[in-house]
Amino acid sequence: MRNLIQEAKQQIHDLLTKSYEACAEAGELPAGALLNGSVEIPREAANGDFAANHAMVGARALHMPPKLIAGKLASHVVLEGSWFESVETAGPGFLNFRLGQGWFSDVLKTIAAEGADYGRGTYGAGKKLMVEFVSANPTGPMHMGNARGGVLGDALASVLDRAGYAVTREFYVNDTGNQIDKFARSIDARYRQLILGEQAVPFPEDGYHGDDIRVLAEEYRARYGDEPLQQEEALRLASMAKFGLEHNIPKMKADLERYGIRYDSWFFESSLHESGFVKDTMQRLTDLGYTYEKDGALWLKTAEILTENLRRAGKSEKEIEKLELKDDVLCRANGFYTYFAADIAYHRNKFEVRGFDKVINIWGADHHGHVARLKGAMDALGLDGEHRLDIVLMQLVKLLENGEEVRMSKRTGKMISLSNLLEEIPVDAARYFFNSRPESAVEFDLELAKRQDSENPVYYVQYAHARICTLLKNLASEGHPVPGAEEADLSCLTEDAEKDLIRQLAALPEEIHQSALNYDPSRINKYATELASRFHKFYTVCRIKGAEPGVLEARLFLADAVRSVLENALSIIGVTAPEKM
RNA sequence: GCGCCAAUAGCUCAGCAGGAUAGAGCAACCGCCUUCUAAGCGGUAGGUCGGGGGUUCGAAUCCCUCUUGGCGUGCCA
Repeated sequence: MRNLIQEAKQQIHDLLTKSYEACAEAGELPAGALLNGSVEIPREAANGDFAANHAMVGARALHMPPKLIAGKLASHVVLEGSWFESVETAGPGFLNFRLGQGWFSDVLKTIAAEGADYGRGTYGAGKKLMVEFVSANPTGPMHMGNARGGVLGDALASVLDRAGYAVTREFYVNDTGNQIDKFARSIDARYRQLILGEQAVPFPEDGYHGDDIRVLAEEYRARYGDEPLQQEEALRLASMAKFGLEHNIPKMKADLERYGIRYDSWFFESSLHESGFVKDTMQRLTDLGYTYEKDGALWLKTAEILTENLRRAGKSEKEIEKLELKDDVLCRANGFYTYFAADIAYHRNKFEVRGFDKVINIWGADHHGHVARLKGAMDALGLDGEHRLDIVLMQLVKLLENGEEVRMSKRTGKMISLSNLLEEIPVDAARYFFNSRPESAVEFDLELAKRQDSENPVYYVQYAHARICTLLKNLASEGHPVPGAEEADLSCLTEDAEKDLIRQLAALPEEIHQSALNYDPSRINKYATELASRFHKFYTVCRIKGAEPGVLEARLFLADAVRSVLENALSIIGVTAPEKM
């Protein structure tokens, strides 16, 4: 799909290269030097549509002042046959290009022709890519961090999909291990309390205190009665874990779907243990010489692996020393594998068994200590974790209540869950709000969010879409349907408000590309807001109804393009595009 | 101690693979609906881009250093 901004920039490069050759031929500039530089969109409209800094960059190599070079380049540029109508030198040596009307028409025609595919790119080259996100413990309700991770992961997956990757969304279910044991013991304690009385049964010190555990205990009792009390504890705990997971996992799926998030796959940690893949992976590491036994446990030589990587990256021995790298336990003295061991097997599975070229995980910032060693373990397995595994760390959500921070904890049960959140505020508002730069922490004030109804910027964007839909509908009913690309004379769109709007329409492919490149889908929020803003300005300044026929048709065509692109951008971030508000 | 992330308007944040005079929303003030949705538009006011060095034609952006805050540094996950 076309990217008219990139194409225009490329055209400038080509024009300047040709101009330089002409200058050299005329003896005005030294021949043979390579002309480098970048083309940017200036902040100030007065500086043209594009600014090239080739003259400044080339000043040193050519041993001439930038302004002089710029002047010579400008005088030899041949604009005929290009999109540009003028070029001039400015400031310290910029070459400012101004677009002719043809480019603006081409943008609109491209959007009309490509429809929902507008903005798609080939950057990902069809490579298989997985985004794993949320992967919340199935031991209780999802919290605000999961709410943010869900939005970022889903939006990132969409962006990467449009950037040309073959994307899979995955939820990793930690359905085994310590916290599941704790989960079962918590349900069990509540269950026995129901039968024997609160006082008779102590609640585990590190158990889950949330009310959801009490509810599970009640439901368990309703299903199985008091019989299980007589069973062997291990048997009862296993049955409770199973019961709890069978309730919680579908609940998580339902909550996420309500949130507009649908996964391609739900991968169970237990399957890795059951198939022997964890054991096999540990054996592989051992065969490769990366493990050793100490104090009855199996250890990974993390320090050695990472030291090797750091040396290759050019770090000094002193710097490496300071990091105090430590080894990690893979299999405990009691015979159980650690979470880390399972995680290594899990990621090996992603690459080796399922053949993903690239894997991206969205993790809370509190897991960042885990990043280097998991990548290192992949390196040890020969899977190139350094380049194929990327971890996006998102800073945590700080929950505010009346301006005061509320500490959330699953252990004490004090938290606001994703389902609570969605009861309080609309999905669109939540999705828009949480789609912010992953590396900055967000403050979430529930009281404020509830009040946000008409203040939230998401409505500003949606309103623009609704406005257009109503407009198009009304005009169609008055005998002015949106014209076809060939019928409309798009050269009528010469107002500043119209051109600014078209420039923003042209930017979507580049925004998608940048979002994918930086793993930052929040750019799409800003893009959509800016597009809405430029539309609202256009709407205020340029009337459609009652305009002279040619202008009316062209503006209808423009409005329809904005509608299409707004819908497109909103769909990336999982926000609906209402036809009326 | 060491490591990762952050610090920009009164508040929430954009801008960060260096570019020309640092932007938006909220809050404040002043305007704009007899014609397409005022959930909108225009304007006024608001800044030592945390401090200090450096790199160069040019730094909020890159490097170093200091300060402050968050997170991490488990045979937890």
